[in-house]
Amino acid sequence: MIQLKKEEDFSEWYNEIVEETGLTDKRYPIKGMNVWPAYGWKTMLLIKTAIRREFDSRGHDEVYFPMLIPEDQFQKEKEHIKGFDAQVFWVTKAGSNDLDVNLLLRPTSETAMYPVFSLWIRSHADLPLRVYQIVNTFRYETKQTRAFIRVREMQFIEGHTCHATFEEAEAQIEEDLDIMRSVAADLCIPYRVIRRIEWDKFPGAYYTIGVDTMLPDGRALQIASIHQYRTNFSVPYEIFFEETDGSRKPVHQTTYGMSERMLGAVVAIHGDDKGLVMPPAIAPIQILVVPIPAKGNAESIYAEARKMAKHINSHGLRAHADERDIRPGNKFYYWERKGVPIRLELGKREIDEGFVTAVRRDSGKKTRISTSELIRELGILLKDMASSMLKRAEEEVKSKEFDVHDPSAIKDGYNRMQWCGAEQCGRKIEELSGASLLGTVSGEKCSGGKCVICGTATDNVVYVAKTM
RNA sequence: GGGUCCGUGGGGUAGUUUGGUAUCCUUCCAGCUUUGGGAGCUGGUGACCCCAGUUCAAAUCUGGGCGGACCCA
Repeated sequence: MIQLKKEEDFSEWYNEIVEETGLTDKRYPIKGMNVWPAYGWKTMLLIKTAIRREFDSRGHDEVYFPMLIPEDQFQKEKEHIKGFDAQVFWVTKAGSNDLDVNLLLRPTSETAMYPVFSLWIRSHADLPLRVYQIVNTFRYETKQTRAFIRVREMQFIEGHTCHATFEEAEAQIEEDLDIMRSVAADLCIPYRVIRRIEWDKFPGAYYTIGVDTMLPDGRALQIASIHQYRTNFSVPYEIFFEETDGSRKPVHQTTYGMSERMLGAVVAIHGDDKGLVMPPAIAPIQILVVPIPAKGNAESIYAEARKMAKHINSHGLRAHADERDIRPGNKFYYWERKGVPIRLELGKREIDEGFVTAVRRDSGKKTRISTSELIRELGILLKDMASSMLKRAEEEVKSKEFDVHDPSAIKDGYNRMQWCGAEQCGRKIEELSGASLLGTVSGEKCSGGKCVICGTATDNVVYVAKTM
């Protein structure tokens, strides 16, 4: 039973709900490494499938690289090592013998892939190279861990590309943002594309774009990141190609990372006091059929429910008939907690009159659907539900956006303020606000403004928020 | 790096000050019974983080370890 209220204590509510609903099991005895029970894993797989579809349809190829990386290979790009050094898990022994070369568990896969890219890429004809992999990565988080949001073993989707020119790499980043639009639409979550400030970019990147979403407690959560590497990695890792004129040039690279944080965002943004609310696209069960037995004909009603679920499944929707021998009301609560988008109630009344009662998880609204129109109507309901989930979430974010002039008076949410761009002033903003500079949004300027710290005239607008 | 608090069935807890039969709720299993929003009854499974010490006796006291939460730098 879910005891806590989302609005009263978001943090505790989140912790309770992810375990109560079978998304995760945190009892595994290593901090930040949790078990994925079936319901959570199915949901994560559906998120991965949605992302895979976007990559595949745009001509990216799925690959798999090993989880262990040799120490010397890891150390070629200096900024990169510095950024990850404190978070690396090491493998230093095989049996009781020390290894000649220590191995590390990938915290991300640049340094696993790039030496191989240098073998794969010989000429301009090998470009662009566009691959991705869906793997687990390891980072030794020292702060408090939290299911899906800060973990030590992470479900990670990473796209890596190599191009002949900077412009082509830039075009790739535009395509990445396209992918983001589709994925976010499946998850029904609003997001902002924010260019990270210089000292917060990914270790080794030329620049970093963060994709942030806003959680109900007013903290920003990065759910994806896109990096322009330029030739920062290709030079040390010797990924060169031969141009048409015979010259040898380093490739331009980008990466695109997404993770299980997307599931965390879905839980946090859509969940309510009754439990999860699953976006239809990633709901392991989209439609639940509950038979309502009456005296004497329980068996036949169960059979009807089973038949109905099978019929829906045959049309490509994910349906399930709950035939457990418990009372219907108990089933209602059980599946509401798990966030199933649509519940169909099927009893004697429905069967006699040729309809089903449908109940939407997001609004609780009941409708009668004629059995002959079932598949078409379910499609419409799921679509409607997805769009109203996104709309509600967007409105909530809108109520958490503020233009702020005094860094010491920030609010929970996105705080936009004017900033001259100097690191010194940026650090001061963070110090006074106790929040982080997320970065700048393309096209958002404020003419005639002054830096909130030094007063220098600037049209630059920076986003400031507390982060998870 | 410094400090505070906490480890009791699957989950949540009482008991610890003052050593002596481990409490209640929930979950789970079986049977009966019931089924249009968490039914009821009966029965059952299941726990004191680990090691050492003190003691006739340790969940309780002492020491060490492991694990977790939080605060400060």
